[in-house]
Amino acid sequence: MYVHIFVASFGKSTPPIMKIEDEIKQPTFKDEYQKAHINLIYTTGWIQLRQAAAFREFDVTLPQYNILRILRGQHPKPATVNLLIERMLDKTSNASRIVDKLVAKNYATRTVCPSNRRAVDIHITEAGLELLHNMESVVSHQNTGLHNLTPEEAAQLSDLLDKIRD
Amino acid sequence: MYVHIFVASFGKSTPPIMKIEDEIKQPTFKDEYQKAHINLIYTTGWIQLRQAAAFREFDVTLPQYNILRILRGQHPKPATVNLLIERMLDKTSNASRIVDKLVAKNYATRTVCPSNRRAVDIHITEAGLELLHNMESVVSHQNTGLHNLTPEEAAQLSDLLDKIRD
DNA sequence: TACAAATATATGTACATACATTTAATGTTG
DNA sequence: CAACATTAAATGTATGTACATATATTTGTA
Repeated sequence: MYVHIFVASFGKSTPPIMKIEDEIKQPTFKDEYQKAHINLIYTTGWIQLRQAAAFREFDVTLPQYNILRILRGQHPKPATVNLLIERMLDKTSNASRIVDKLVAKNYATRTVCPSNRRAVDIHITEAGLELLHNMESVVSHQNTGLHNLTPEEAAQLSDLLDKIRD
Repeated sequence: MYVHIFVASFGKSTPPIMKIEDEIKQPTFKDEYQKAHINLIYTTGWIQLRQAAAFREFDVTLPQYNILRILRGQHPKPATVNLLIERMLDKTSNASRIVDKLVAKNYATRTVCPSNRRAVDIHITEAGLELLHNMESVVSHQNTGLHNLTPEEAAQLSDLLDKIRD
């Protein structure tokens, strides 16, 4: 339900490809750089809104989900806040407070690390593992639009993005 | 100063291109789709942090700057909140409260629209115009990484992104 | 004209981002 | 070993996002 509202607000897809200049009402751009820049930000927002909508029925946000996946990757070993930050896409976000939310929902536990009492050991719980399992089918079938590309095009996209950060 | 900390946290660029699998410590991906997906989110975050850092010295955030530019585009005609939402990249964000901040900083004024008292007329102030003018050189010289691409590659990137949203 | 629907904006809430600062524990070194 | 630096995490603050809901005004219509 939310999904449809959102997608509509981003401009509904119609048979011919919706170019960025049609999506936002800006007919021209200074150059291809400005156009690609705006398109990047717009398209990434578009993808993230769809993802967040898919997660809403599970009452988990995208950052919470991402941290749960890292915790599962470590399981049964513990993670620390530092390890989470290292592995997170957005390294400036606040892992500590996202873990708070997961602990409150009983998807993770937090205990003082015995060998280094400054650090905390964070474990995913059975409930957390079960949640990820239940989300699996929804998440894998969620169409983030990437599959509109061929594998070759996806690889090309990655190469272009790597160049940007060079 | 902030810039350097940030850029370093995202992985400092070194002569050979830093691929996404090196940036976040994940050696392999399920497929090219997952890789491109993560790369998109990571790279867009990378770009936006650089932009935000460049704006910080002017004490304006990215959304505030974007709205100021729309206001200048309308000047001397007024904008309404609705018009701002239409033109904004992130259409679900809260234009009303961003305008609050601009009014508080004296970069914009807000008056009840005489012909439709539900709406508000929002104008950029002289101080707002001057701010944009002062930011111009910094913003245009800020390297968002897009210029690491050729114009052809930038156009190719836009095409791939358009396909994703199709 | 009264009353419902639509419109334009504002406000409330939970969550997250982007920092700076604080607290506690551990390492280092003179 | 005491003093200082470093490290790990938590907390504080301002901002913004993503909604749901509220308020005021205008429009449409029975």
